[in-house]
Amino acid sequence: MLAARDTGVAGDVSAETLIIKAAVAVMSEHGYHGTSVRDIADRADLSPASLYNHFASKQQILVAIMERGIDELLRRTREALDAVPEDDPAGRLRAIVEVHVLYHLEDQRGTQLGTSELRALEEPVREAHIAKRLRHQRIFESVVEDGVARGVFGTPYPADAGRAIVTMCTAVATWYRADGPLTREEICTRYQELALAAAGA
Amino acid sequence: MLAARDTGVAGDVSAETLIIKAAVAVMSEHGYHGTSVRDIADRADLSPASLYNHFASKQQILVAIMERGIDELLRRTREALDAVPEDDPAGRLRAIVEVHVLYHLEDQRGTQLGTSELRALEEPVREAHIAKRLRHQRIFESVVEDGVARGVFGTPYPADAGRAIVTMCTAVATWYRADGPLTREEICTRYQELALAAAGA
Amino acid sequence: MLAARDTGVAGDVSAETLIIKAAVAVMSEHGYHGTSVRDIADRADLSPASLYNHFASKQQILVAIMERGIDELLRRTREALDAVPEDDPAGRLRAIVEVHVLYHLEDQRGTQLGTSELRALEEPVREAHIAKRLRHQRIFESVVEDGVARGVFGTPYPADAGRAIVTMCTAVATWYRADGPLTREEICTRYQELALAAAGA
Amino acid sequence: MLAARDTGVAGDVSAETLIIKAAVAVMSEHGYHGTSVRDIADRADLSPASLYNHFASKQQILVAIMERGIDELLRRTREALDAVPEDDPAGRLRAIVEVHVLYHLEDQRGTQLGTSELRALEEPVREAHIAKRLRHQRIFESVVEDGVARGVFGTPYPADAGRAIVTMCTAVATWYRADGPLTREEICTRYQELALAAAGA
DNA sequence: TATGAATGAGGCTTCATTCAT
DNA sequence: CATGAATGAAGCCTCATTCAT
Repeated sequence: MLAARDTGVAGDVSAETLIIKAAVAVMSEHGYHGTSVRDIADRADLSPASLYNHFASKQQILVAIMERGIDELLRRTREALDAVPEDDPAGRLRAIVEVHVLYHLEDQRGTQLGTSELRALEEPVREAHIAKRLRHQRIFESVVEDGVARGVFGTPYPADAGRAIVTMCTAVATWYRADGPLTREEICTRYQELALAAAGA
Repeated sequence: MLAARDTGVAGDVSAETLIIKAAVAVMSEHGYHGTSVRDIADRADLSPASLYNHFASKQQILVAIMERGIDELLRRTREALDAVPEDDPAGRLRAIVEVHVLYHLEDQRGTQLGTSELRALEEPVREAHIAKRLRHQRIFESVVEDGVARGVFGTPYPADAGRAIVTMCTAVATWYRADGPLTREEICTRYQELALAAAGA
Repeated sequence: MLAARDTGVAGDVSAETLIIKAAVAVMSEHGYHGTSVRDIADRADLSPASLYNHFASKQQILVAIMERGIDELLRRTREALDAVPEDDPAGRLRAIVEVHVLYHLEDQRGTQLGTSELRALEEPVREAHIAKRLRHQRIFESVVEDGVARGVFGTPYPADAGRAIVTMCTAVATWYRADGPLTREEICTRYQELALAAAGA
Repeated sequence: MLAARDTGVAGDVSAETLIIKAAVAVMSEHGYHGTSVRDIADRADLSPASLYNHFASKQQILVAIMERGIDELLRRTREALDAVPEDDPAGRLRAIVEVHVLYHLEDQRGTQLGTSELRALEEPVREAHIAKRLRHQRIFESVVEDGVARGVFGTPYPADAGRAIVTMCTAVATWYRADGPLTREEICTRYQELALAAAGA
C-alpha cells in the first residue's frame, strides 16, 4: 500500500485522492447538492458503498476538498510573500496575485468549488473555514494598506481595493478555457497590472 | 417596495411575486438543488401543492427569478447608458457601474442567485440566458474599449478590464451588510473609482 | 373527512389507525428492527412514501403504538380499581388481573410489542414510557401490599409477588391461541386464582 | 474447535467465546436485528471481516448463543431433578426453580436473548430450538402434575401453574440488578416460595 | 488468523409532482 | 385557488458478506 500516503505530489493514486478528483469533477459542474454520491462513485469507478470505506459521508468529501484548497492557497500565498522584501509593496502585490491567479487556473474546478460551496459546508467546519478565507483576504488587504502607508499605492480605500483584487483574480477560474487566446502567464501578467491599477500604483 | 415589479404596478402582491420572493430567500441561502419545493412553500406560507397553481415546476420558478433579474439589469444598464453622452466614456462607465452596484445591493439575494445558479438552469433556457449575460458583459467591455479608443482610458486590455469590473461589482452582493460601515452610495462611489482605475482612466 | 379523528372506538378507519394496525401486525412478528418501513406500508396497502404523510418516522409509529398501549392499560386498570371497595383486596387483585389478562388477550400483538420493544424506543420518550410501565407495576405491588396490611394476603414478599403476578399475566399474550382449549374467560379465572395463590390469599 | 465449548470455566479465552460474549452483550441490548456485525466486531475488538473466520454468519452466532443457552439450561435442570427423590415433589420443584433462577441471574443477558430472539432464528434451527424450549417447560409442568397426583400440590390447573412458574422465574433476568437489595440466593428462595404457592403446596 | 477494501441489496427518508376534493 | 394524501424515483447511508493480501 505504498501510495496510501497522500502527499499532494503528482502521481499520487490513493483511493482518497481519486475520489476527491472525481468529486471535484462532478461537483464543480452541478454543485454539492446537485451531485449525488452515485455521481461521484461512478466517476471514480467505484460503487457508492465503497466510497464509505474512505470517507464517512458526502459532506466529509466536500470538507476535504475545501480544506485542502484553502490550506494550499494560504500556504502558497504566504510562501510567495516571504520571498519578496517588505519594502517592495508592488512586488509583494504582484507575487500574491501571481499565486492566486495561477492556482485558480491550475485547479479551476477545485477552486470554483471552494468559492461557491461555502454554504454547503456544515457547522462547525463552516465557521472555521470562513475564518481561513477571511485570513487569506486580509493578506491582500494588508499588502495594499502597507503599500499605501509606504506611499507606493494611492487608493483611498485599501480594504475595498484588496477585496476587489481578490474577487477579480478568483473569477479567472470561472471563465478561463485552456484553448482560449491567452496563456496562463499572459493572464497572470494582465491581472497583476489590473491589481496594481486598482491599488492606485 | 417599488421593486416588486411583477406587473410594473407598485404594491403588487400577486401570489407569483410572493412565491418568487420566498424562493429567492431560501434558494439564495441553500442554492437551487439545496432547496426543496417544500422549503419555498413553507416560506411563502403555502402548501407545496399550491405552488403548482402558480408555477409549473420548481425549475420554472428559477427561470422566472433568473430571467427577471437579468432582464431588469439589462434594462437599467441600457437606460443608464442612454442618459450619458457618447463622448463621455468616464461618465458612461460611472453610470453603468452605478446601476450594477446599486442593483446588486438592492436585490442582494436575487442577484446572488442569478450569478450562482446558471448551472441549475435547464436547456434550452440556459443557453439563451447565458447569451443575455454575455450581452450584458459586452456592454462593459465596449464602454471600456470605447474609452480607450477615445484616449480617455489607458488600459492595454480593455476586455479583461471590462470583465474584471463586472466581476468585482457583482461581488458586492456577496459581502454587503446593511449594518456595515458604508452606505450604498459610498460603496457605489468607491467602485466607480475602482472601475476607472482598472480602466486606466 | 369524517373518520379522521382517532377516537379509539371500533370502526375507526383513519389512515393513522390503519397504519398502526399494520405496524402492530408486522412488528409483533419480526420486531421493530426486523421490520422495514416497506413491510408496514405493504401491509397497510400504501407506498412507503405515503406513510410519511401520517407519521414523521418509523420511530414515531412505534411511539404511537407503545404509548397508546400503556395509556389504555393504565386507564383500564385504574378504572377497574375504582369499581371495587378498598376493603376488598382480593376483589381488587381479581379486578386488575382481569383487566390485565383480558387486555393482553384482546390485543395480543400490540401488548407483545409493548413488552418487547422498550429497547427500540429512543430517548427521551423511552424514559417517560418506562416510568409509565413502572407506575403500572406499582399498582399491582400496592394492591398486594395493601392486602397483606389488611391481613388478607399472607405473602412475606408483596413486591416480588406483585411483580411475579404482572409477569405471568403479561405472558398470556405470548402463548394464547384463539383455537386453544380455553376461552378467554377461563384463562382469566385461572390467572385470578394463580395471582391470589401467589399473594398468599 | 477444541476450545470452543464455553464451559464456564475461568480461563477459556477462545476467539469463539470472546465473540459470543461480545454478541451477547450488544444483542441483549439492541436485539438481533438491531445489532450489526460491526457492533459485535467492535465489541470483540476485531474487524468485521475477522468474525467470519470464526462464524459463517451473523445468524450462526445467534444459533450458537441460543443453543448453548437452552442446552445448558436443560442439562442443569435434568441434573437437578436427578438429585431429588421422585417422591418429593416440593423438593423437585424447589430444585428446578433454583436452577432456573440462578441460571437466569448468572447469565442475565444471554438468557434474555434466549427468551426474546426466538423469532430471529431461521428455520430449520428455529423449529428444533422451540421444541427444546417446550421440552424444558414440560419438565416444570410434569413436576407440578406429579405433585398434584401425589396429593402434595393442590392447584386445579397444573399446566397453567407450570407455565406461570417458568414465566415468572425467567423474568428475573429482566429486572435483577447486582446492586439491588437482594442477593441471588434470597431471590432464589423467594421464587421457590412463589412457585410452591402457585402450585398450591 | 487478520483485515482493508469492495459491493449488491436494502435500510429510512425526502423529493417533485399529481390529483381528488 | 388551496391542500391533504398519494407515489415513483431518488437521496444518503448501512448492511452482511466476500476476497485479496
